[in-house]
Amino acid sequence: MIRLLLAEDQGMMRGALALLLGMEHDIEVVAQVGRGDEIVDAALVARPDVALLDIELPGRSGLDAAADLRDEVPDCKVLILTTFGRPGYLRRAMEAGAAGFLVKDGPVEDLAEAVRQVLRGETVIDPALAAAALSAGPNPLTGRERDALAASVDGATIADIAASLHLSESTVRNYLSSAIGKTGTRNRMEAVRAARRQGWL
Amino acid sequence: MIRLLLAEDQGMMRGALALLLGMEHDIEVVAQVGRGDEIVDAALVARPDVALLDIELPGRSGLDAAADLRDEVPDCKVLILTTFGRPGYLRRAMEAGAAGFLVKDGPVEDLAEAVRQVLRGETVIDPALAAAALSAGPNPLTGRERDALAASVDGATIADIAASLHLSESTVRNYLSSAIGKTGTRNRMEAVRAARRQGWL
DNA sequence: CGGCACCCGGGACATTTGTCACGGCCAGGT
DNA sequence: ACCTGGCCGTGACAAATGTCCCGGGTGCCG
Repeated sequence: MIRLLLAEDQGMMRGALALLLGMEHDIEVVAQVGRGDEIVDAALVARPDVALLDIELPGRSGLDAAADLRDEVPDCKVLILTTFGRPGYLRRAMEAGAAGFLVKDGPVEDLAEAVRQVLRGETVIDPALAAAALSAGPNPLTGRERDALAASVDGATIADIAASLHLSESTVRNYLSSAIGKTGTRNRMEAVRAARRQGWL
Repeated sequence: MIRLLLAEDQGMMRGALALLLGMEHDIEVVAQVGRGDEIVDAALVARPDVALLDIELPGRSGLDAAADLRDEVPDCKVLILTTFGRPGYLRRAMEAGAAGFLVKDGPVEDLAEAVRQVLRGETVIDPALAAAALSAGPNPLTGRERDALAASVDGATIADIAASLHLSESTVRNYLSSAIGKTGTRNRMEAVRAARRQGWL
């Protein structure tokens, strides 16, 4: 019996997946969580063989949680399941020690099979996505550029960002300008979108 | 036997829902589509009793499709299923003649029951959401304000928006300024976010 | 040690954005 | 006939944003 942990914030999706996977004769869903910061605790209790993690979760990113699991529950294989096949996500997932990366398009039938594959030690990745991730290259943004960009997603002004990062306004402007240049865009909003699309957030 | 049409763009979600609903003894999924502009055609062929529609679909919004169905397949009840419980969405769904409005949080078990309820002629709406929709009041934005705001979502400049709407730059500025005022925000980006959160897009 | 990249900041400048006051046009309702 | 509200535009102005150039500090690597 494969013991499975399921982390997904959308209640209906989580319930549906749990039911479907539970119907497989060799899979047992031993834990379900709706928040990223509950993953490690649940895994320590339930001792799953495989963790199926969404990326965009409240509390803690599924990618961060994957890294945590590698350290604290190393026997547990991690399978990332996400809406967006962003190259940067795939890259980060691999760096966090994930054994597989699936997007929520594509048929449900693949899911159970993917679980079995990672448990056999295989790595499962959509080939087209892998190619995109390689051709895209690594994240060119420095840490602070990323911070500044991330702090500006919800329409914050330079002053807001400077305050939240404890920086001077001049510094923030420089970081943003640099990020805009590196993304090849014309303003903050475009830069944010471009960075998000690449999974650089 | 309840004949059901399912419109949902995320392949995995669509497949999971189809399987789950198909397992109900009194429900039969007679059509599945992944695009909004395929809904009416599919309904004309499959003649479903209930259409379960996501809102954010490629091609055509599920809300628009709901209005189309009311005209072209009036016997078909419409049940909206969406990720975001925005007040404006609920309002528009009701105006489009929807018989129910569900959010993708909350348990899967409710789903089949909601289908049966709308078929009995009942209206199913989350009570908390209904309250929010009423307290929020109607959309205060005029048509052109909405257009200008919608055209600025992906970081377009004033010049871009003016070109895409065939307007003068001054006019666009005035609309945006007005929209910013009505949303009580400080700039375009915040206004877009606020309008989206309300379902005013 | 000398580069190099990242971090942090200042100053000056052009451009963009947001605001305000003001026109005119047209449709609707009183 | 008048008023109201949406639509479209202009001009002027202050504020925010983006760019460029400059400085200094740190730590890492060859």
